[in-house]
Amino acid sequence: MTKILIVDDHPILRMGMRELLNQEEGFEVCAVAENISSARKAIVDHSPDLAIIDISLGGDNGLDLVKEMSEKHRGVAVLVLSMHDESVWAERAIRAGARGYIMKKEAAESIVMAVKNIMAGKVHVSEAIMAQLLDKFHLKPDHQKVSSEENLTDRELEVFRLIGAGLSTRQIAERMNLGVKTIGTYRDRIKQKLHIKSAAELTRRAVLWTERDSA
Amino acid sequence: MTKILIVDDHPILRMGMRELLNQEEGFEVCAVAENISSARKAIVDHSPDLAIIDISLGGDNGLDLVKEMSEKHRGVAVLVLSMHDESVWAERAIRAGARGYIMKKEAAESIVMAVKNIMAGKVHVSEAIMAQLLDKFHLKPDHQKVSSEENLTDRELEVFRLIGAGLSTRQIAERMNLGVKTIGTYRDRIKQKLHIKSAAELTRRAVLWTERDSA
DNA sequence: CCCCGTCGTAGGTAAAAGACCTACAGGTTC
DNA sequence: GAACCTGTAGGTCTTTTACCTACGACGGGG
Repeated sequence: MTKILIVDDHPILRMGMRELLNQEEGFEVCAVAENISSARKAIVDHSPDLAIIDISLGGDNGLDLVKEMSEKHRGVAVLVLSMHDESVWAERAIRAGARGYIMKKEAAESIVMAVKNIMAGKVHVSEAIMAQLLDKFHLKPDHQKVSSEENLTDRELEVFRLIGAGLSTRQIAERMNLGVKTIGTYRDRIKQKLHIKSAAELTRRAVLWTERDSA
Repeated sequence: MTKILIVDDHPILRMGMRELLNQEEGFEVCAVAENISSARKAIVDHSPDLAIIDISLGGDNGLDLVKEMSEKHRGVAVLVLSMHDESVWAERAIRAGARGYIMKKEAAESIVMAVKNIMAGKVHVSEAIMAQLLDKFHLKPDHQKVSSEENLTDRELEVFRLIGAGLSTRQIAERMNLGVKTIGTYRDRIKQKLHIKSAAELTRRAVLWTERDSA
């Protein structure tokens, strides 16, 4: 019997998860918590095998809980459940020690699947995120160049940052004393490296990155 | 027996709601839908007494559904369920014809309470929002003209959100079934209202806003 | 040394997008 | 009923993109 702890600040969602998992053969939701402190208590009281944690707990930061778990409670596997798009959070979750990441909007079966995978010792993340992670760790052969901000060249990074600050191509060109066309080239190269297809998304990524970087 | 339709794109949440409401005496969840079109179908097939609608359905815009309901299906009361903070959305929801607004993070009892209130003919919104609405009706101090996202119109806000999600003008037009030019107009108006001068900054503001709002 | 790859820089061209205006039908407001 | 506000869109003219090509400098590997 796999004992599961659910940590989420949305009552309805907790209910849905409990329902979903209890129906499943071999799973038992042994406790639910709506914040970090009651989660801590639940862990010592019930010693679950798996904790499903929402990383955007109102107030507290779920990532901290994830980190704490993988440091202090090695035996409890963590599956992160989030309403946010994986592109932004999944990697951070895994780095914090989670064994899986799923989005709340995924189908019920995917969630059950994720739990099963994790209990079977696997790491459960989407293909895309897995690729991203492997890239970062350079475990991936020379298949494709890494898709991360870190291997932009100096100039590219500088342009990327200015885009993130909300400057237009022209303003960047002025700021850097370069031709507008040159900035265009950098933008193209950045998009290639980060696998971005449109200007709108480029700006989005840049804004997100600068924010996160400075936060 | 009060027949209830649930419209939400999160499977787990649907499950939780169903569970919660079915347990309640006198309520019956007669159908669930995950998007606008299946919601439409469910309405004619089951003629529910109440529809609980998530206004941020991935893809479609829930507010449109709310409007449609209060125009075409007067008999179906609408309770809006949202994961976003009420300050921005509640007023719009009520204006669009909803009879109540609750946030997903509210306690199970509050939700049941909201449903009961609405079925008893009342309008269910928080004190704060009620006060806000009354203010708008009575005293209208027009020096409250802050440069804030809150006074964008429904459509403008929708475009703003999609910009924040990294979509291009063209993609937004497709998504909303409108001409590219129309989206252009909305962008212009948003920029005016928020005192933004360039496209780059518009995207930046939008990305930041969507991030903050969903956190 | 020579070759090759990466960087920084930029030009060309065609297709989008942006900036700024005008318009107009329906509501709502004074 | 005149004045607004909203949603929708068309017209121009200017910038930006998207996608390619180019080319000198520099750094290693053979």
